[in-house]
Amino acid sequence: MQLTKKVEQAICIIVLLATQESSAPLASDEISKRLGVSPSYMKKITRKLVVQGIAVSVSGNNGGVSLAKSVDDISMLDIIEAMEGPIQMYPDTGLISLAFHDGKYAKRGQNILRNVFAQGDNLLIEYFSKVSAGDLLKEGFGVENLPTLNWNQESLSDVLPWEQGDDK
Amino acid sequence: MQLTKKVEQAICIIVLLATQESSAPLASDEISKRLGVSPSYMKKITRKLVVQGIAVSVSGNNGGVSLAKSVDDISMLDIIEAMEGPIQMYPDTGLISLAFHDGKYAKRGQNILRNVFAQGDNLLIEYFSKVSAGDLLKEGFGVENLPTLNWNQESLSDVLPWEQGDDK
DNA sequence: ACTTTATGGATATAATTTATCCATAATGGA
DNA sequence: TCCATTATGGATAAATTATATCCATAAAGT
Repeated sequence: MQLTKKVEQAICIIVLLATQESSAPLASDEISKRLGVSPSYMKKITRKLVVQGIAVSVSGNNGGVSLAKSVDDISMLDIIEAMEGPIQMYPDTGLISLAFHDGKYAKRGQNILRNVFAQGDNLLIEYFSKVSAGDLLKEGFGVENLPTLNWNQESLSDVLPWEQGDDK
Repeated sequence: MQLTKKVEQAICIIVLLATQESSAPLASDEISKRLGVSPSYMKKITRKLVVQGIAVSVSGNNGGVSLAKSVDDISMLDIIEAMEGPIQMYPDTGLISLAFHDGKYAKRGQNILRNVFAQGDNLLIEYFSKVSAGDLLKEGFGVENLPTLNWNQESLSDVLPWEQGDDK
Protein backbone atom coordinates (compact mmCIF):
# COMPACT_ATOMS: atom_id res chain seq x y z
CA MET A 1 0.00 0.00 0.00
CA GLN A 2 2.77 2.38 -0.74
CA LEU A 3 3.13 4.76 -3.60
CA THR A 4 6.29 4.25 -5.61
CA LYS A 5 9.33 6.44 -5.54
CA LYS A 6 8.30 7.66 -8.98
CA VAL A 7 5.58 9.74 -7.37
CA GLU A 8 8.13 11.52 -5.22
CA GLN A 9 10.32 12.05 -8.28
CA ALA A 10 7.37 13.40 -10.24
CA ILE A 11 6.53 15.83 -7.46
CA CYS A 12 10.06 17.21 -7.55
CA ILE A 13 9.82 17.60 -11.31
CA ILE A 14 6.58 19.51 -10.96
CA VAL A 15 8.21 21.85 -8.47
CA LEU A 16 11.03 22.50 -10.92
CA LEU A 17 8.72 23.04 -13.86
CA ALA A 18 6.39 25.22 -11.82
CA THR A 19 9.22 27.57 -10.93
CA GLN A 20 10.79 27.47 -14.37
CA GLU A 21 10.65 30.67 -16.38
CA SER A 22 7.69 30.24 -18.66
CA SER A 23 9.57 30.99 -21.83
CA ALA A 24 12.22 28.31 -21.49
CA PRO A 25 11.55 24.58 -21.39
CA LEU A 26 13.67 22.74 -18.85
CA ALA A 27 15.96 20.03 -20.23
CA SER A 28 15.31 16.67 -18.67
CA ASP A 29 19.06 16.20 -18.40
CA GLU A 30 19.15 19.08 -15.92
CA ILE A 31 16.39 17.49 -13.91
CA SER A 32 18.20 14.18 -13.90
CA LYS A 33 21.30 15.80 -12.37
CA ARG A 34 19.23 17.38 -9.66
CA LEU A 35 17.37 14.19 -8.76
CA GLY A 36 20.42 11.99 -9.03
CA VAL A 37 19.28 9.64 -11.76
CA SER A 38 20.48 9.03 -15.28
CA PRO A 39 19.29 11.26 -18.12
CA SER A 40 17.67 8.30 -19.86
CA TYR A 41 15.69 7.35 -16.80
CA MET A 42 14.55 10.88 -16.23
CA LYS A 43 13.25 10.99 -19.77
CA LYS A 44 11.07 7.98 -19.01
CA ILE A 45 9.61 9.82 -16.07
CA THR A 46 9.03 13.11 -17.83
CA ARG A 47 7.50 11.18 -20.69
CA LYS A 48 4.84 9.87 -18.34
CA LEU A 49 3.99 13.42 -17.36
CA VAL A 50 3.65 14.32 -21.02
CA VAL A 51 1.43 11.33 -21.78
CA GLN A 52 -0.78 12.21 -18.83
CA GLY A 53 -1.14 15.74 -20.17
CA ILE A 54 0.60 17.42 -17.26
CA ALA A 55 3.63 18.49 -19.28
CA VAL A 56 4.60 19.18 -22.86
CA SER A 57 7.96 18.56 -24.44
CA VAL A 58 9.92 19.87 -27.39
CA SER A 59 12.91 18.21 -28.99
CA GLY A 60 16.03 19.93 -30.15
CA ASN A 61 18.21 22.81 -29.12
CA ASN A 62 16.85 24.67 -26.13
CA GLY A 63 14.13 22.06 -25.96
CA GLY A 64 12.93 20.28 -22.89
CA VAL A 65 9.84 19.92 -20.80
CA SER A 66 7.38 22.45 -19.47
CA LEU A 67 4.03 22.37 -17.75
CA ALA A 68 1.05 21.90 -20.02
CA LYS A 69 -1.22 23.91 -17.75
CA SER A 70 -1.41 26.00 -14.62
CA VAL A 71 -0.27 24.37 -11.41
CA ASP A 72 -3.74 25.14 -10.09
CA ASP A 73 -5.09 22.67 -12.61
CA ILE A 74 -2.66 19.91 -11.71
CA SER A 75 -3.87 17.68 -8.91
CA MET A 76 -2.03 15.15 -6.83
CA LEU A 77 -4.27 12.60 -8.45
CA ASP A 78 -2.95 13.61 -11.87
CA ILE A 79 0.60 13.15 -10.66
CA ILE A 80 -0.04 9.84 -8.96
CA GLU A 81 -1.93 8.43 -11.92
CA ALA A 82 0.71 9.67 -14.33
CA MET A 83 3.24 7.52 -12.51
CA GLU A 84 1.16 4.54 -11.43
CA GLY A 85 -1.92 4.39 -13.57
CA PRO A 86 -5.42 4.36 -12.13
CA ILE A 87 -5.75 3.89 -8.39
CA GLN A 88 -6.89 0.35 -7.70
CA MET A 89 -6.10 -1.15 -4.35
CA TYR A 90 -7.56 -4.59 -4.67
CA PRO A 91 -5.23 -7.15 -6.25
CA ASP A 92 -8.07 -9.51 -7.19
CA THR A 93 -6.11 -12.55 -8.27
CA GLY A 94 -9.20 -14.72 -8.22
CA LEU A 95 -8.11 -16.48 -5.07
CA ILE A 96 -11.62 -16.56 -3.69
CA SER A 97 -12.88 -18.48 -6.68
CA LEU A 98 -10.02 -20.91 -6.26
CA ALA A 99 -10.54 -21.36 -2.54
CA PHE A 100 -14.28 -21.77 -2.72
CA HIS A 101 -14.45 -23.60 -6.01
CA ASP A 102 -16.15 -20.78 -7.89
CA GLY A 103 -19.52 -21.48 -6.33
CA LYS A 104 -22.33 -19.04 -5.89
CA TYR A 105 -20.89 -17.69 -2.66
CA ALA A 106 -17.45 -17.25 -4.14
CA LYS A 107 -18.80 -14.97 -6.83
CA ARG A 108 -20.91 -13.00 -4.41
CA GLY A 109 -17.99 -12.61 -2.07
CA GLN A 110 -15.73 -11.44 -4.84
CA ASN A 111 -18.20 -8.79 -5.90
CA ILE A 112 -18.67 -7.58 -2.37
CA LEU A 113 -14.94 -7.25 -1.90
CA ARG A 114 -14.41 -5.51 -5.20
CA ASN A 115 -17.01 -3.03 -4.13
CA VAL A 116 -15.53 -2.47 -0.70
CA PHE A 117 -12.11 -1.74 -2.11
CA ALA A 118 -13.46 0.33 -4.98
CA GLN A 119 -15.03 2.59 -2.39
CA GLY A 120 -11.62 2.92 -0.81
CA ASP A 121 -10.19 3.83 -4.21
CA ASN A 122 -12.86 6.46 -4.60
CA LEU A 123 -12.05 8.07 -1.29
CA LEU A 124 -8.49 8.56 -2.44
CA ILE A 125 -9.51 9.67 -5.90
CA GLU A 126 -11.85 12.30 -4.52
CA TYR A 127 -9.35 13.52 -1.99
CA PHE A 128 -6.31 13.68 -4.24
CA SER A 129 -8.25 15.23 -7.10
CA LYS A 130 -8.95 18.17 -4.84
CA VAL A 131 -5.36 18.71 -3.72
CA SER A 132 -3.72 20.94 -6.30
CA ALA A 133 -0.03 21.34 -6.91
CA GLY A 134 -0.65 25.08 -6.96
CA ASP A 135 -2.02 25.14 -3.43
CA LEU A 136 0.86 23.09 -2.08
CA LEU A 137 3.44 25.23 -3.83
CA LYS A 138 1.92 28.45 -2.60
CA GLU A 139 1.78 27.03 0.90
CA GLY A 140 5.37 25.87 0.63
CA PHE A 141 6.77 29.14 -0.62
CA GLY A 142 4.42 31.23 1.47
CA VAL A 143 3.56 33.46 -1.46
CA GLU A 144 0.74 33.78 -3.95
CA ASN A 145 2.98 34.19 -6.97
CA LEU A 146 5.59 31.52 -7.32
CA PRO A 147 9.17 32.64 -7.90
CA THR A 148 10.55 31.68 -11.29
CA LEU A 149 14.06 31.09 -12.51
CA ASN A 150 15.91 29.22 -15.19
CA TRP A 151 16.85 25.87 -13.71
CA ASN A 152 18.91 25.22 -16.80
CA GLN A 153 21.44 27.65 -15.34
CA GLU A 154 20.52 28.91 -11.92
CA SER A 155 19.49 27.64 -8.54
CA LEU A 156 16.73 28.61 -6.20
CA SER A 157 18.78 30.75 -3.83
CA ASP A 158 19.62 33.12 -6.67
CA VAL A 159 16.02 34.13 -6.59
CA LEU A 160 15.14 33.58 -2.96
CA PRO A 161 18.11 34.93 -1.01
CA TRP A 162 16.60 33.95 2.34
CA GLU A 163 16.86 30.31 1.32
CA GLN A 164 18.96 28.51 3.92
CA GLY A 165 20.46 25.61 2.04
CA ASP A 166 23.86 24.79 0.68
CA ASP A 167 22.69 25.89 -2.75
CA LYS A 168 25.15 28.22 -4.42
CA MET B 1 -0.79 1.56 -4.71
CA GLN B 2 -1.96 -1.98 -4.57
CA LEU B 3 -2.57 -4.14 -1.59
CA THR B 4 -0.59 -7.34 -1.65
CA LYS B 5 -1.95 -10.77 -2.39
CA LYS B 6 -1.53 -11.53 1.29
CA VAL B 7 -4.58 -9.43 2.01
CA GLU B 8 -6.68 -11.57 -0.30
CA GLN B 9 -5.25 -14.69 1.30
CA ALA B 10 -6.02 -13.35 4.75
CA ILE B 11 -9.58 -12.59 3.77
CA CYS B 12 -10.08 -16.17 2.65
CA ILE B 13 -8.66 -17.40 5.92
CA ILE B 14 -11.04 -15.21 7.86
CA VAL B 15 -13.95 -16.65 5.88
CA LEU B 16 -12.83 -20.16 6.73
CA LEU B 17 -12.31 -19.39 10.40
CA ALA B 18 -15.59 -17.50 10.63
CA THR B 19 -17.51 -20.52 9.39
CA GLN B 20 -15.48 -23.01 11.39
CA GLU B 21 -17.28 -24.80 14.19
CA SER B 22 -16.36 -22.86 17.28
CA SER B 23 -15.17 -25.86 19.20
CA ALA B 24 -12.53 -27.01 16.75
CA PRO B 25 -9.50 -24.98 15.68
CA LEU B 26 -8.74 -25.25 11.98
CA ALA B 27 -5.33 -26.66 11.07
CA SER B 28 -3.32 -24.29 8.92
CA ASP B 29 -2.36 -27.25 6.76
CA GLU B 30 -5.99 -27.56 5.73
CA ILE B 31 -6.11 -23.90 4.87
CA SER B 32 -2.94 -24.21 2.85
CA LYS B 33 -4.48 -26.95 0.70
CA ARG B 34 -7.52 -24.84 0.05
CA LEU B 35 -5.57 -21.74 -0.90
CA GLY B 36 -2.98 -23.61 -2.92
CA VAL B 37 0.13 -22.66 -0.99
CA SER B 38 2.58 -24.66 1.07
CA PRO B 39 1.81 -25.46 4.69
CA SER B 40 4.86 -23.56 5.85
CA TYR B 41 3.87 -20.44 3.99
CA MET B 42 0.35 -20.61 5.30
CA LYS B 43 1.71 -20.75 8.81
CA LYS B 44 3.52 -17.48 8.19
CA ILE B 45 0.26 -15.91 7.16
CA THR B 46 -1.83 -17.26 10.00
CA ARG B 47 0.92 -16.22 12.38
CA LYS B 48 0.43 -12.61 11.29
CA LEU B 49 -3.23 -12.88 12.13
CA VAL B 50 -2.34 -14.20 15.56
CA VAL B 51 0.18 -11.42 16.20
CA GLN B 52 -2.40 -8.83 15.18
CA GLY B 53 -4.86 -10.31 17.65
CA ILE B 54 -7.36 -11.44 15.06
CA ALA B 55 -6.74 -15.14 15.62
CA VAL B 56 -5.46 -17.48 18.29
CA SER B 57 -3.54 -20.67 17.76
CA VAL B 58 -2.90 -23.86 19.63
CA SER B 59 -0.17 -26.37 18.95
CA GLY B 60 -0.50 -30.09 19.02
CA ASN B 61 -3.04 -32.69 18.13
CA ASN B 62 -6.33 -31.19 17.02
CA GLY B 63 -4.67 -27.83 17.27
CA GLY B 64 -4.83 -25.06 14.74
CA VAL B 65 -6.10 -21.55 14.39
CA SER B 66 -9.37 -19.93 15.36
CA LEU B 67 -10.74 -16.44 15.56
CA ALA B 68 -9.80 -14.48 18.65
CA LYS B 69 -13.03 -12.50 18.58
CA SER B 70 -16.36 -12.05 16.88
CA VAL B 71 -16.28 -11.31 13.17
CA ASP B 72 -18.21 -8.17 14.04
CA ASP B 73 -15.14 -6.94 15.86
CA ILE B 74 -12.75 -7.68 13.01
CA SER B 75 -12.40 -4.83 10.55
CA MET B 76 -10.90 -4.75 7.10
CA LEU B 77 -8.33 -2.41 8.59
CA ASP B 78 -7.33 -5.11 11.07
CA ILE B 79 -6.86 -7.57 8.25
CA ILE B 80 -4.94 -5.18 6.03
CA GLU B 81 -2.66 -4.06 8.82
CA ALA B 82 -2.09 -7.62 9.95
CA MET B 83 -0.66 -8.35 6.52
CA GLU B 84 1.01 -5.08 5.60
CA GLY B 85 1.60 -3.12 8.75
CA PRO B 86 0.29 0.40 9.26
CA ILE B 87 -1.15 2.15 6.22
CA GLN B 88 1.37 4.68 4.97
CA MET B 89 1.20 5.71 1.36
CA TYR B 90 4.05 8.15 1.12
CA PRO B 91 7.41 6.54 0.40
CA ASP B 92 9.39 9.53 1.70
CA THR B 93 12.88 8.59 0.58
CA GLY B 94 14.15 12.08 1.30
CA LEU B 95 14.38 12.92 -2.38
CA ILE B 96 13.13 16.45 -1.83
CA SER B 97 15.98 17.20 0.54
CA LEU B 98 18.39 15.82 -2.02
CA ALA B 99 16.91 17.74 -4.93
CA PHE B 100 16.64 21.03 -3.11
CA HIS B 101 19.76 20.70 -1.01
CA ASP B 102 17.93 20.44 2.28
CA GLY B 103 17.18 24.15 2.42
CA LYS B 104 14.35 25.78 4.25
CA TYR B 105 11.91 25.18 1.43
CA ALA B 106 12.87 21.55 1.10
CA LYS B 107 11.94 20.92 4.73
CA ARG B 108 8.70 22.84 4.45
CA GLY B 109 7.79 20.99 1.28
CA GLN B 110 8.52 17.66 2.82
CA ASN B 111 6.29 18.41 5.79
CA ILE B 112 3.49 19.60 3.57
CA LEU B 113 3.67 16.43 1.51
CA ARG B 114 3.83 14.18 4.53
CA ASN B 115 0.73 15.86 5.77
CA VAL B 116 -1.12 15.58 2.48
CA PHE B 117 -0.46 11.86 2.22
CA ALA B 118 -1.12 11.27 5.91
CA GLN B 119 -4.59 12.68 5.34
CA GLY B 120 -5.01 10.17 2.55
CA ASP B 121 -3.90 7.42 4.92
CA ASN B 122 -6.46 8.59 7.43
CA LEU B 123 -9.28 8.44 4.93
CA LEU B 124 -8.51 4.80 4.33
CA ILE B 125 -8.01 4.07 8.00
CA GLU B 126 -11.35 5.57 8.91
CA TYR B 127 -13.14 3.83 6.11
CA PHE B 128 -11.65 0.39 6.53
CA SER B 129 -11.96 0.49 10.30
CA LYS B 130 -15.71 0.75 9.82
CA VAL B 131 -16.04 -2.15 7.42
CA SER B 132 -16.41 -5.28 9.50
CA ALA B 133 -15.78 -8.82 8.37
CA GLY B 134 -19.07 -9.72 10.01
CA ASP B 135 -21.07 -7.35 7.85
CA LEU B 136 -19.44 -8.59 4.66
CA LEU B 137 -19.96 -12.22 5.59
CA LYS B 138 -23.60 -11.69 6.45
CA GLU B 139 -24.08 -9.84 3.20
CA GLY B 140 -22.30 -12.58 1.30
CA PHE B 141 -24.25 -15.45 2.79
CA GLY B 142 -27.47 -13.51 2.94
CA VAL B 143 -28.14 -14.62 6.50
CA GLU B 144 -27.73 -13.15 9.96
CA ASN B 145 -26.23 -16.27 11.49
CA LEU B 146 -23.30 -17.65 9.58
CA PRO B 147 -23.33 -21.35 8.75
CA THR B 148 -20.61 -23.34 10.49
CA LEU B 149 -18.88 -26.55 9.61
CA ASN B 150 -15.65 -28.36 10.23
CA TRP B 151 -13.30 -27.40 7.43
CA ASN B 152 -10.90 -29.98 8.71
CA GLN B 153 -13.19 -32.57 7.18
CA GLU B 154 -16.08 -31.09 5.29
CA SER B 155 -16.82 -28.57 2.60
CA LEU B 156 -19.31 -25.78 2.38
CA SER B 157 -21.91 -27.55 0.24
CA ASP B 158 -22.42 -30.14 2.96
CA VAL B 159 -24.01 -27.40 4.96
CA LEU B 160 -25.42 -25.18 2.25
CA PRO B 161 -26.95 -27.60 -0.25
CA TRP B 162 -27.97 -24.77 -2.59
CA GLU B 163 -24.32 -23.99 -3.14
CA GLN B 164 -23.65 -24.18 -6.89
CA GLY B 165 -19.99 -25.02 -7.10
CA ASP B 166 -18.04 -28.12 -7.96
CA ASP B 167 -17.53 -28.72 -4.28
CA LYS B 168 -18.24 -32.31 -3.32
C1' DA C 1 7.07 -41.73 23.55
C1' DC C 2 4.69 -40.44 19.49
C1' DT C 3 1.97 -37.74 16.51
C1' DT C 4 0.27 -33.47 15.30
C1' DT C 5 0.53 -28.74 14.92
C1' DA C 6 2.61 -24.02 15.53
C1' DT C 7 6.99 -21.06 15.63
C1' DG C 8 11.06 -19.01 13.79
C1' DG C 9 15.24 -18.73 10.92
C1' DA C 10 17.32 -19.24 6.56
C1' DT C 11 16.81 -19.23 1.89
C1' DA C 12 14.97 -19.64 -2.81
C1' DT C 13 11.89 -17.92 -6.60
C1' DA C 14 9.16 -14.64 -8.92
C1' DA C 15 7.48 -10.17 -9.78
C1' DT C 16 7.96 -5.43 -9.76
C1' DT C 17 10.44 -1.26 -9.41
C1' DT C 18 14.18 1.29 -10.54
C1' DA C 19 17.37 2.31 -13.66
C1' DT C 20 20.59 2.27 -17.69
C1' DC C 21 22.07 1.87 -22.58
C1' DC C 22 21.53 2.50 -27.27
C1' DA C 23 19.51 3.54 -31.71
C1' DT C 24 16.49 6.83 -33.79
C1' DA C 25 13.70 10.95 -34.54
C1' DA C 26 12.79 15.85 -34.04
C1' DT C 27 14.31 20.61 -33.74
C1' DG C 28 16.90 24.65 -34.06
C1' DG C 29 21.24 27.05 -35.01
C1' DA C 30 25.69 27.72 -37.63
C1' DT D 1 23.13 21.29 -45.19
C1' DC D 2 25.39 19.76 -41.30
C1' DC D 3 25.81 19.64 -36.45
C1' DA D 4 24.63 19.85 -31.73
C1' DT D 5 20.94 19.18 -28.63
C1' DT D 6 17.01 17.13 -26.91
C1' DA D 7 13.04 13.79 -26.78
C1' DT D 8 11.23 8.96 -27.97
C1' DG D 9 11.08 4.06 -27.72
C1' DG D 10 12.95 -0.66 -27.30
C1' DA D 11 15.84 -3.81 -24.91
C1' DT D 12 17.93 -5.01 -20.88
C1' DA D 13 20.24 -4.87 -16.31
C1' DA D 14 20.19 -4.16 -11.24
C1' DA D 15 17.88 -3.67 -6.97
C1' DT D 16 14.12 -4.33 -4.14
C1' DT D 17 10.08 -6.44 -2.54
C1' DA D 18 6.64 -10.05 -2.53
C1' DT D 19 5.81 -14.73 -2.53
C1' DA D 20 6.96 -18.92 -1.14
C1' DT D 21 9.49 -23.09 0.59
C1' DC D 22 12.47 -25.89 3.70
C1' DC D 23 14.05 -27.30 7.97
C1' DA D 24 14.94 -27.47 12.86
C1' DT D 25 12.56 -26.76 17.10
C1' DA D 26 8.88 -26.08 20.46
C1' DA D 27 4.28 -27.00 22.24
C1' DA D 28 0.36 -29.92 23.14
C1' DG D 29 -2.65 -33.79 23.26
C1' DT D 30 -3.13 -39.21 23.34
